[in-house]
Amino acid sequence: MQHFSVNRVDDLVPALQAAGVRRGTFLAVAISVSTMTVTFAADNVADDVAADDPATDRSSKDSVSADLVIADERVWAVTGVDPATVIGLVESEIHPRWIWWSNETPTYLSREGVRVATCWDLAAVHRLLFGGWRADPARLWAMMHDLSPEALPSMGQLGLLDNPGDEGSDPDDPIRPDRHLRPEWVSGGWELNPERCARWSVLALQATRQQEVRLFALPGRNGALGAARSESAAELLCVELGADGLPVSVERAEAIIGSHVGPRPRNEQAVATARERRDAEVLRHAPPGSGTDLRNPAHVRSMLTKIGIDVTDTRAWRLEPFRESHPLVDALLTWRKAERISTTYGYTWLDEHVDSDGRLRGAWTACDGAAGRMTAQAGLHNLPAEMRDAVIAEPGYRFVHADLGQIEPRVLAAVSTDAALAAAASADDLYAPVAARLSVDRAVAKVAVLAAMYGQTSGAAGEALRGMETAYPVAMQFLRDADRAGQAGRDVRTYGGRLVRMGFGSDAGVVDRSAAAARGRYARNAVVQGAAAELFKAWAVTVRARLAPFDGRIVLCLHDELLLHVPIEHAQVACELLESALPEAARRWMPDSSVRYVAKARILQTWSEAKG
DNA sequence: CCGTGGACGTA
DNA sequence: CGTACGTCCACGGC
Repeated sequence: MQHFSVNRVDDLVPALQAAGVRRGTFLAVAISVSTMTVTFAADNVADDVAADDPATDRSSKDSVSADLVIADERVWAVTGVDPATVIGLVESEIHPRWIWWSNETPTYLSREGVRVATCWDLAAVHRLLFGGWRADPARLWAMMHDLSPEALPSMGQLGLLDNPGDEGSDPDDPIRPDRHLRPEWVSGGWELNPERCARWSVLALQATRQQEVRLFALPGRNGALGAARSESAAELLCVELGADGLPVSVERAEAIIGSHVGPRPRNEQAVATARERRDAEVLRHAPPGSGTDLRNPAHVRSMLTKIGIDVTDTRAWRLEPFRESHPLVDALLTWRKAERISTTYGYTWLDEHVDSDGRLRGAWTACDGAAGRMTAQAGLHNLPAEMRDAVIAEPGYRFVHADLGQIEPRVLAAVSTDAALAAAASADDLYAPVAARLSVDRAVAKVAVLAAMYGQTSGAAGEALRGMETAYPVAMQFLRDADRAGQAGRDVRTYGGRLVRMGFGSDAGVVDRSAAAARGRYARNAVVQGAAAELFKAWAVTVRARLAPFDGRIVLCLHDELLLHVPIEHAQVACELLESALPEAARRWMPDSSVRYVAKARILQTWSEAKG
C-alpha cells in the first residue's frame, strides 16, 4: 500500500496514473472521517475503458471469469488531508468510476462540496440483482456469496459467544471463517486505522467484480450492465436532488394555501378556530344526531346514510355523482380539498420543507422496493397541480421541462419485441395507429392498451382488448407470461435485470384466486413500469451529464417528467439537450433501436405552465 | 407506541 | 374486479 500524507498528497494523482488508473477505471474508495483517512483500491491490471463509450464496453470482453480471486489489488491511503478535497482532486484530474457501498459516500461528499460524474453503487446494483430494498454491506456480501441473509451474524450483547461461525478467527480479518462479513467491521470497525480502511475499499472492489459476474450471467439481459451504471448514477442524482431542492415561491405558495384555508394562523388557538369554522360549514348541512367527526370515514358514512345516500365508502370519486343531491355532499367534498391543503400542503408543510433560500427539499431514493421507480418525500411527487403555480424559476433562470410521451406502451413494444406495436410507436401519437388497427376510437384504443398493461378486465376495455390480442399478439403474450409468473409466485425480471420478487409473504404458494390475480396484475405491471423506470433514469442521468457544463441542474424527476433549472442564456441549449439525450439514453438502455421515444421540451417560468 | 386501513395527491 | 408511492388521520392492538 502506498501511503500519502499532507506533504506528499501532490504525488497521489501521478501515482494513480502510473498504476494505470485513468478515465473510467474502477476505483473503490473508503472514507474514514474519524481518522481523516481516505483509501483507494484498484485492480492491479488496469484494463478498464472509457466509462461512457458503449463500443468499448466491458461487456464486449470475455476476460471476466466467474473465478474472481483478486490476489494483489493496488491500494493507496491518504491521511491527514480532508478526504473530500482529495477525492475532488482525483475526480477532476482522472475522472474514475468511483466504487462505494452506498450513496452515504456521495452524500458526505456533496455536503463537503464535491460532486462526481460516475460511480458504481454497490447497494443500487444489489437492489437490481436481488430485488427489494435492503442492501447494507453485510447482507449484500452474504447474498453475493450465496449465504442465507437469515443467517447474518449480529454483534450480540455477549460478543463472540453467540456467533458460532466465528470461533478462533482473526479479528483483523474482515471476513469470518463462515465467509460472512465480521459485524464489528461493518458497523464502523473498518474506520479504526488506515490498514482497515484500505481493506474495506478492497472488499468494495471485490464485491463489484462479483456483481459484474452476476450481471453477465443474467440470461438474455444484455442491458443489465448498462442498467447497473445508470442506476448507480441515479443515486448520485438523488443525492443532488435532495441537496439542491426545488425552487418554490413561499409568497405564492402562501397565497394558494390562503385561498383554501385562510391566512396564516398566528397561534395554536387560531389554528383550532379556523379548523372548527371549516368543520361547521359542512356540519350545518348535516342532520342532527349524526356523527360529528368529519375525519372519521365511518362517521361520514353514517351521516350520509341519514340523508339517504348509501355508499360502500366515502371516496371523492364515489361521492361525486351525489354532489347535486344534497348540499352536504358538495360541502363535504369542498371541505376535503381544503383539509388536504391544510394538513398535507399547508403552512406547516411550507415551514418544514421549504428552506429560507426558497428551496423545497426532501429525501430522494433512486428505486422503490418494487419495480424500481424513483421516490421522493416532502410531497415532491404528489404536489397538487394547483400548487405548481408556486414552483417558479429564480431570477436569471428558467425551467426547462420535458416528459416522455406514452412511455409505457412504447417500452412495452421494446421489451416484448412486438414489431407491430413498435411500428405504432413511430407515430407521435401511438394510440392513433392502434385505434386504426383496432377500428375503434382513439379513447377506446388508449383504454385497451392501458387495460392490457395494468391487467384490468372489467369495464369498457373488454371488447377492444380482444382486438389487441390479434393485432399485437407478441406484446400480449409477453404480458400474459408475466401475469402467469406472478400468479404462480415466480419472480420476474425487468428488461434491465431488476428482480421483482413475487414469493413474498407467509402465504407464498397457497393464495386464493383474487390474491393470485392481484399478484398477476402486479407482475404484469412491474415488467412494464419497471422497464420504463430504467429508461427514464437512463435519460435523466444522461441529461445530468450533458447539462453539467451549462450550470443547469435537474430539480425534479417525476416518473416520466424532468424539470431543469437553467441560467436563461443556456435555456435553449438545455431544451435541445433534453430531446437529444433521449435517443442517446434509449440506445444505451437497449441497443435495438426499433422503438421511437418522444419528448417535447419547453422553456417555462413556472412548473404550472407545463399544463399536465 | 406502532401497525392498519381509509382517504387523496401524483405518475 | 388497474399499478406504484408518500402523507395524514383515526382506530385498535399492545
